[in-house]
Amino acid sequence: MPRDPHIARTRLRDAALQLFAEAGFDQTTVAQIAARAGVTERTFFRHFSDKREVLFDGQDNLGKALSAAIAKAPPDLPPLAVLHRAFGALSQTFEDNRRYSEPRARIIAQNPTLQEREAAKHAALTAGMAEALQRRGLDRPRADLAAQTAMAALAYAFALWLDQPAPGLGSYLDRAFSELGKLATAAPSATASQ
Amino acid sequence: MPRDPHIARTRLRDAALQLFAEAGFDQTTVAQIAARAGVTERTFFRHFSDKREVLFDGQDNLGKALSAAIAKAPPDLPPLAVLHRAFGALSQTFEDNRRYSEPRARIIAQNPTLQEREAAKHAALTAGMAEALQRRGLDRPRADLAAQTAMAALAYAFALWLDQPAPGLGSYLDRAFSELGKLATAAPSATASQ
DNA sequence: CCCTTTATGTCAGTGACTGACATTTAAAGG
DNA sequence: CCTTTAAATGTCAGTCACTGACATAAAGGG
Repeated sequence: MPRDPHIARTRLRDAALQLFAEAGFDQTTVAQIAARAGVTERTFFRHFSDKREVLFDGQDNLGKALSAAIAKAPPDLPPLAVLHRAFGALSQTFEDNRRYSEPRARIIAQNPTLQEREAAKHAALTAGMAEALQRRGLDRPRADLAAQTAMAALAYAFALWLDQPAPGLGSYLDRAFSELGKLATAAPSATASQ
Repeated sequence: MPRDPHIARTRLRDAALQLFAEAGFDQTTVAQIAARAGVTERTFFRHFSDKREVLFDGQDNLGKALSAAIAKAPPDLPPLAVLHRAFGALSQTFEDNRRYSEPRARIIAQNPTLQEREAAKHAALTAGMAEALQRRGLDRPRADLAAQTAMAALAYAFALWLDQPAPGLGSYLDRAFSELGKLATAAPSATASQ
């Protein structure tokens, strides 16, 4: 058997984070990342499909965990409540990874193409959640709407938590979903057209 | 004064759409687009910041129109109703551009990097809407939530309308916002955490 | 010790994108 | 009608992300 790929992958991730933080994303070249990690440029692209992807490693696992949590929820729970609980179940994981989330967020905030990738990741996560909801029997349009709405609440809570970790991500989630309910019930019957 | 830049820009847009439809996005080179448009590769990049951007020309105008429509809405209207009306006000513009929206959607659906760009554009549009809502006096978190929720409804309506134009985009919008209200009111008080 | 599997190295090549500088267009001023 | 001028385009060299093909090296099993 060959050497452990996990080693190179981790070294590449760390090297990239360092260099991005030091010099910025655009000013850092893949060759530099590979050099600091002690591997070749080609190896970088074997582990990450492109230069940006190194900042989003592990997002797939998150999606799978969310789908699992959604599947495990009580069958009669309404969609938004299901997603609220699924997020809550993963909040500890988020708390544990805060050390990486913070510098990562700073780097992403400074580069449009990275924000683009993040938007895409969010969309993929949302699609996965919608699928999981459909497996519970919800029809597709409602599943999509619920997933996107819940994702908005998560992003809201996450931003507040990044800025101020004090009450914990769970509390912020509770608050976000509560706001959501108020917003929607305050909206009048939709009859405006034009 | 120099020659009209609008000519080259339009020719580039058309050439790109044709080539993308014929051979696919990845298989089409910027040099080919420029050649068919009768200009140089360099000129392409003077009009569009990158290869993908040529498919999203005019999105800025859309954002500005939305912001204007939001500003003009009655002051006491609840946030989601404001956005619903703003979408309705632009539905005719969407109807007029259906000829381009359809092939464009087919091309985007076949390429992940284009879907990424579209997700980013949606995010930018959403941010603009949130800003416009804040100018009406709404606080930022609520504005963000409302904008993202409304955007979900728009995407939902737009997809249905692309698939089947019959009742008109306005009708689909009414339906989407109506579904939204049901979803949220069906969600129980948010007390689940873990 | 050989053999197999898999990760990595090497290398050549394509194509997106940029900066610097030259050239052209079309309108305005004399 | 000619000159001037600003904006648009052309030319060219160069960097860098990313890929395919093939060679090499590191375990681990027999």
